[in-house]
Amino acid sequence: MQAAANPAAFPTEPSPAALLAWYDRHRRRLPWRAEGGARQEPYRVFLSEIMLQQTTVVTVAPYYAAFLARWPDVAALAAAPLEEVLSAWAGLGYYARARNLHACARAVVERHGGRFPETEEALLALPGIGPYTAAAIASIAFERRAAPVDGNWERVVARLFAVKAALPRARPALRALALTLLPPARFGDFAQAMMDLGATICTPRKPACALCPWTEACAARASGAPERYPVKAAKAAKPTRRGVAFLAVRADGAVLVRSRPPRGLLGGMSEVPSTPWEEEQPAKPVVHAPLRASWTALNAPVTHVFSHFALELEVWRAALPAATPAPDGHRWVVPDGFDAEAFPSVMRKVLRHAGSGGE
DNA sequence: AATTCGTGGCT
DNA sequence: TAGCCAAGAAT
Repeated sequence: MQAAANPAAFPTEPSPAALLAWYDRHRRRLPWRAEGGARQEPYRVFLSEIMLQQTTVVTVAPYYAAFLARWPDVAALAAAPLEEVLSAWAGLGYYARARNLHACARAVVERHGGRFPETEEALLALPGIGPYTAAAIASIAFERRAAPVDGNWERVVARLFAVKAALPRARPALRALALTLLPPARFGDFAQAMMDLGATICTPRKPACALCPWTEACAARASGAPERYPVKAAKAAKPTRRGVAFLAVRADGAVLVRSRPPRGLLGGMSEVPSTPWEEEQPAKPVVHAPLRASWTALNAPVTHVFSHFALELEVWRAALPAATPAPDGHRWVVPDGFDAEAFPSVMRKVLRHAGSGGE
């Protein structure tokens, strides 16, 4: 191997400096990043990191811009009603993030006088901020020594050291290895360099090893099959749940809507009333209807895939007189009001499906 | 420790 | 197409 013949030119250990040098040339310009090596405002790091949890850069970008324009600082977000935050978050998924984002903004105002704490420990105590996000804010916003180990870090580290233990059990070991990589300074840049490396070079499939600053130090690369890392445990199968949604449409076009319970699946979000969603369709769906009406089933069910189950939702529609009052816990919403509602994607499918006359 | 919790894009 | 994947946290 050339590495053995010339260890100075082909280091066998990953050097933090090499990655930082690569980052200085190739770092991505993203809406939530400061320019020219400046520190980013903690609120912007916080907002982006919460949104980016399990969510792609492309998906987050418009939501980040909208939130920042509407709530430019943590005090503004803390002062907003939760319903408005949920409505602005609608479509982004994992809605506990929006509830916790709001709770966290209020906690920062109430407990910390409107300024984010700077240590991982204090950040970790805030709602919605876990080990990753605490380390991300500490390193990127405050230049603290911290390792925000996300999926990118895990993949890079698993490949560098050819870790054969499977995720998620291997997570503590991967974190320990990650800590050995930290540079003596530039912690924020290093954190983002690891993410950029994972996102653009050390990708899940077809990694671009020829372009990697650590290619000579990578055990997975040496094995000839870097894409086999990280090893992952098999995932559980997704069951299908079924239900019936009741689309009551008033003569003026208003649709009958309610809010879901404040926690759990789609917690606090708006929905068309429906039966419970279970693996067995309820024998008599109509007993769950929000009001007496002549229900007509649309031809095809709405299908939607959640994180841990698939849903087949039949839509039953009924026309109601304009004067029909809303039952307790329900409200009528005209189409012009849909955008202000916190409809998750599955409910937008239901409304669109019916609106296009799918019977 | 294992589950719960969304969505859209890509292969 | 059916599965895989994306800057995880809470319980």
